[in-house]
Amino acid sequence: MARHTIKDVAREAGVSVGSVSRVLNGLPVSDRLHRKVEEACSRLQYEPNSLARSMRTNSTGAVGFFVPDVANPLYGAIINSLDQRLNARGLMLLLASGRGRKARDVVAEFRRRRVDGLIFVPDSEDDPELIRALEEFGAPTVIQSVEFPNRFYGVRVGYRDGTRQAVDYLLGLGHRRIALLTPLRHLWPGREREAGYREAFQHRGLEIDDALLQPLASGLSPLPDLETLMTGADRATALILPGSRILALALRVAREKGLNVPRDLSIISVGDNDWVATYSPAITTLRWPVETLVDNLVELLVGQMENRSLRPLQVTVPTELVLRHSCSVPPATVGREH
Amino acid sequence: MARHTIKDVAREAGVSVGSVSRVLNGLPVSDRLHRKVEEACSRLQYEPNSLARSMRTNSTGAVGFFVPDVANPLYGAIINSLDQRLNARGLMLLLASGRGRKARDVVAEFRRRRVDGLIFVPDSEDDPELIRALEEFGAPTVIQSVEFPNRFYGVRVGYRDGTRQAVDYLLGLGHRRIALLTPLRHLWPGREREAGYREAFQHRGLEIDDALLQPLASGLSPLPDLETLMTGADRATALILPGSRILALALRVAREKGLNVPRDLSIISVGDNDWVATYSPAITTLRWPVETLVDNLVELLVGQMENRSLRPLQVTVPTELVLRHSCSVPPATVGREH
DNA sequence: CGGAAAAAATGAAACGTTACAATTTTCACG
DNA sequence: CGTGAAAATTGTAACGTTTCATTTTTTCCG
Repeated sequence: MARHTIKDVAREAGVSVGSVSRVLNGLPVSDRLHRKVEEACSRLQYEPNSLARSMRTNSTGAVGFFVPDVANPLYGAIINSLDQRLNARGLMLLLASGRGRKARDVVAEFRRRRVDGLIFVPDSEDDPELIRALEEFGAPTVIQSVEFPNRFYGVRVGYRDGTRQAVDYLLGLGHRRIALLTPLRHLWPGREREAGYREAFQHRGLEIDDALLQPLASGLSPLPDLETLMTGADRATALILPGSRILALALRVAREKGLNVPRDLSIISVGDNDWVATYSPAITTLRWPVETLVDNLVELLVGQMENRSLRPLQVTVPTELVLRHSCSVPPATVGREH
Repeated sequence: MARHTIKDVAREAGVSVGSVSRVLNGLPVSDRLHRKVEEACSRLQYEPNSLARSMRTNSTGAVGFFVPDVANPLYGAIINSLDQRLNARGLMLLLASGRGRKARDVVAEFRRRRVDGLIFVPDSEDDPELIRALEEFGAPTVIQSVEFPNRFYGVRVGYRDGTRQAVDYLLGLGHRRIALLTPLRHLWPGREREAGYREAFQHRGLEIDDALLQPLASGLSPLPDLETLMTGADRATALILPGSRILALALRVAREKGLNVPRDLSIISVGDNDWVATYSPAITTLRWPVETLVDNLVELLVGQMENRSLRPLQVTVPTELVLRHSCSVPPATVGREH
């Protein structure tokens, strides 16, 4: 029951503490020493104390990962993949989540705990305190998805191209009144999506109705927005939705209002999963490139940790449009006038 | 940029190291000392090193949490709630996930990192190595959901009563051919569900067709099972499904086979979320009591940590049947003969 | 077999804290 | 103003490792 230390092992094996340490760390020693130490260790059920080790070596073998919301299945997939990849390199993932000031607190906590690296998915890009905290973090850091000051290493999702592609697909079907819902339009993803939207229209020389670039009402209750968008006089014939949760909401509203998807309303959502594939009709989605994303996050992080010289500071990974059955040509009565 | 230590602070403030420590830990000191130290700290931007502190005090302020799969939205909700509650007590959540041998590795890793407590959701109850590892863990431990040797503290979900309630509801609607799908029937949840099923039938003096207590084929590919169950000669008129993923699959199969839910097939799923509420028809589910569950987990854990004398070693929290629109009376042609 | 070189093992000084016995300062009171 | 007790502060020994300069042992060769 007692917890043994390296000293106990040394005594048990009849060798010096330093020698035990060498064996434990795989440094070259004689076979005899090696054997003696191994035996003593297993006899005492010795478990090295990583705290002491970390303190001495200044490295914890831990990487902090912060996401705004663990329950978001999109992050779930990323967490899994990241965890596996870091384990393969002998690193442990320390996960934390939250919004607002929790983000800052987490950075401080990770710092105190001396993680060797940090991967950060911010929920806001205009929190100067957060930016400062990250700047002074002092260990390799990778930011995902938000436009931070460009001295940070970062991986971004190709929202702009993805959205352009999605919009272009809808335009090709004949839609003109395409609503782009995106929460928190001041954040980078929102701005990028909007830019992609505009590019698609401009490329075809079409005019844009800014009313269709609805920001979601601060993320709290998008319901009123949705109803207006779907049933108002100037209604949209197609919706691009930023995630599963709002998609669920939109589908519910559509059902309540008697709108058939895709006949009366075409829908594209962001983030692919079992549900959207199963729903009737199966939902056309913009898929996040989870594996590529994680590859790049890890690459950029361990690159810094081994201070290799990394080529680009920022990487953008492309999304993929998964065509299913939630889009069709627009209903004849609406949206042809533009 | 340099990282300062408590010594630097002491020098800067012109006091002793011990005094700085006292201030940092909120022990009683004179106002003058307090002020001097505070100032020195902020001047140097001092951050205490939790590693050193943990090593000295033998406590890390971290609690390990292991789940088989982070991407499972059910666990997402639990993680969020647990994280908040632990933070409120000044503890940090260390999350890890995986299946099979990863579970054992994680226990060892948490042990080396000297977490102050462990909450564990096992993916298997018959792995003797895992049980041994948990027994020898050496810090307060709470097991969720699996029947482990009864010397562990544990919180269990009331699968038996919940399933009985669900089955009884279906029996009340007139169903007799009710299929209970549950992965890994040898695990506690599976056994408990089955027991609840049997209780409901027996209570009404009805006979049970064991073929309807299908275990899912080792979780890998439940498709064949589902198709037989839904379209075979002896088909089931109602399905109880263990989670969203299989629910999605079942709904897809139903659609492909032209079965209307709930007219041709009634469905109850386990685990409530936005999607099942949004699906058309909205799915009747057995809701996990996430908040109560987490309350109990935390209570049992900190109870041990503060070695209070805890009344019960095991707690069972009840599920709740959320009635929606995926169940109706069975089709007239089937299942009346029993 | 002797001795130098190479190899192996040792021992003690860190790492940044806390805790506690020892010391100094403060204060009230005769 | 001196005294003693109480209060405040100090200095140092841990905590369990790693690291590295020394010391000891082994090996090789003339």
